[in-house]
Amino acid sequence: MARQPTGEPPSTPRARPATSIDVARLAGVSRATVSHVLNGQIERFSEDTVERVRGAAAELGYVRSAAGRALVMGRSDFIIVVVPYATFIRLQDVIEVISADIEELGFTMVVHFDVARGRGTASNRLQHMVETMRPAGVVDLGGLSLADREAITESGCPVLPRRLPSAVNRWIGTLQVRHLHSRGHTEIAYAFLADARDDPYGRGRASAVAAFCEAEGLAPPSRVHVPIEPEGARRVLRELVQARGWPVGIACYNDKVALALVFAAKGLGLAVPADVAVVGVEGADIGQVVSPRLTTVASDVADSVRPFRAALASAYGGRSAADDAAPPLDDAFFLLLGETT
Amino acid sequence: MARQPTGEPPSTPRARPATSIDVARLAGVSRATVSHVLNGQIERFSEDTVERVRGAAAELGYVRSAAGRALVMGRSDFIIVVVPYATFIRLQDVIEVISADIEELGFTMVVHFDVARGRGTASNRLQHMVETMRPAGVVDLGGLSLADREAITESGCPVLPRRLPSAVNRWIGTLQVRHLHSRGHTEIAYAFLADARDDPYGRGRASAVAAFCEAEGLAPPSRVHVPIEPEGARRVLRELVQARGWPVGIACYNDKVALALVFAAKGLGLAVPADVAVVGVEGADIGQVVSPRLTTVASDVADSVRPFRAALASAYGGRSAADDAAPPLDDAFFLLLGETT
DNA sequence: TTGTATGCGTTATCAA
DNA sequence: TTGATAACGCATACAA
Repeated sequence: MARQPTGEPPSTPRARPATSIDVARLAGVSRATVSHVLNGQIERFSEDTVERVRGAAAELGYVRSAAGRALVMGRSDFIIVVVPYATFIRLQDVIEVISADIEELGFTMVVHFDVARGRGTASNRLQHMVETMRPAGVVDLGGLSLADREAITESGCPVLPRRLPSAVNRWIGTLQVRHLHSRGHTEIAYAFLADARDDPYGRGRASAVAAFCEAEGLAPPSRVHVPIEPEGARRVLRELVQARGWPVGIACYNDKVALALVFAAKGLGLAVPADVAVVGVEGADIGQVVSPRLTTVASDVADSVRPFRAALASAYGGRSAADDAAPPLDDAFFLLLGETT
Repeated sequence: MARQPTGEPPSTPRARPATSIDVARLAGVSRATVSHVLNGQIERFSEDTVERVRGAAAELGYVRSAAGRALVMGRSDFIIVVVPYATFIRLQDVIEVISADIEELGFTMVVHFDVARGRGTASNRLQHMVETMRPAGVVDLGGLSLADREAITESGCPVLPRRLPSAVNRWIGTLQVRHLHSRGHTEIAYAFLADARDDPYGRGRASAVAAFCEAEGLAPPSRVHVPIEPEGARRVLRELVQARGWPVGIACYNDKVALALVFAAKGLGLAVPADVAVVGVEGADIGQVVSPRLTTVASDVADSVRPFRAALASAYGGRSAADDAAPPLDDAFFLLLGETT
């Protein structure tokens, strides 16, 4: 359990940061005036007053305290972005874009990693965070369960986007299996990453693959868990081929899994793509630089982030909610043809 | 510039979260007693009182408001972990470990991505965050410049670890070039990732490589920037070989760069490792699953995180500062022998 | 052992 | 157009 913060923090040189009362004194006005001016309600004040206040604030390096502000507002200006416990190669790009939007709206982005730490509910850490810091919102990158989302909403904090983002993963899985099917494959498998303990993305994609198979009258896809090391990957592939024969088409959780299987196939003397066809996800540059070049579901970062941007804008920026309703999944993710199917 | 938060947030169902005064009322004590008990100063209260207070708090689902607390304490219970603008494959693992430590100490971890957004100082976003949320500390994963650190410290927030973590990158670069040299290479190059705009890690490693070359009387290393796509990588390698002849030994920023060069060499008809030897960094599983297996500087996450854990413990947990003083770099990073040198 | 009073920095309401 | 003043929720020195 969390203890109270204890021990002495390292020495803290500077004395006391400037407060609004300091600014008020220097500008020769009241604290209320300072607050008003700095919050942009300048129409009601004389040109001169506004200038003096701004000058004083700048001179003192005054910054509004998040604490004081949050206390009186009932909620803070933070927006928590929740990163799921899943492999997330383009994370830094995605964060960069969302961060820019959040700051554009005047909020401060804070990132929370939803590490599934073994036992217990995955995200009571997040729940606690929401309750203590009372953020203006939570942005769900896709790892939150319905229960998680409800708990957070229940404690008075909106979760964005409104819809469960799991549709994205269903779409990705569908793209993969549809492509394999179009290449004539009838024996289908889904390959999870072995070490991911409770991967929310993988589950969604695998079930989409299963749904497609059922709809097309194919046998249910095998589910295998691929470790990213040579022998392990070979073992998994060998077992799969024994069970399903070949050719077999494998939709992989990501490009890493796909590459592991490609090289495992070589090790087993199986031909790619003739005997074993694999399709990854990510369009990671790494998959395109090796040979054979990987067939994969690629995504445009800007496009795939659009639903989040739209949700933010419609929730806080006053834009219409229409953007949120119809995110163009088809543009965001597309099949990148390589040499492994 | 950042605007004021504006627009209506989505509906917020629940009314008002419980405050300490609610708890006090339910327990039949004063607010002060609640505060004392919940802060662990229970020695001075009767068994019965403590029980009642805790029971009431639990019943109401009371959580101390970060805002109120921060306001009166002068600083919040947040600790900001700063992720540098650099490729960071094991990020999620590293975060997980540090997060556990931070929470163990009773603080709340918040992650900040130091995106170098083009123009201007890289991290005035961070500076602003420090000033508004007044965190208990900032954990620097290695991307902060001396000036950044000073600015933060100046505004009253300790930065950990105390020492610049750049020693880690120097050590990594040294491991790489020392290995190449031990293989007989005298023509050395350092390969940056092309797209990284201002990579703090890469700079440190490259300068370590240069220093080694100078110390050993070798020609200064060439510096090349490798894009992760086939033609680009081939072009860079071709130019390098024209300039330095072969065999040439290349210390790469990471495994991705190394792989790009390995396959580029194949495309140019150069032999690996005879003509072109590459050594990566990360020990990324992906490098070990392809063929040829990559030679690389691998790291043990637990070991490489140790300096940060120690710094946290010594700053806030009261443990001795000795741990911080001598982080065992030699254990944390080691050369993983593959087939590319 | 417990309660009272005060202040932290900000915003909002209302009076001037 | 501007300025008092009252919350907001919490922690703590001090009084009881």
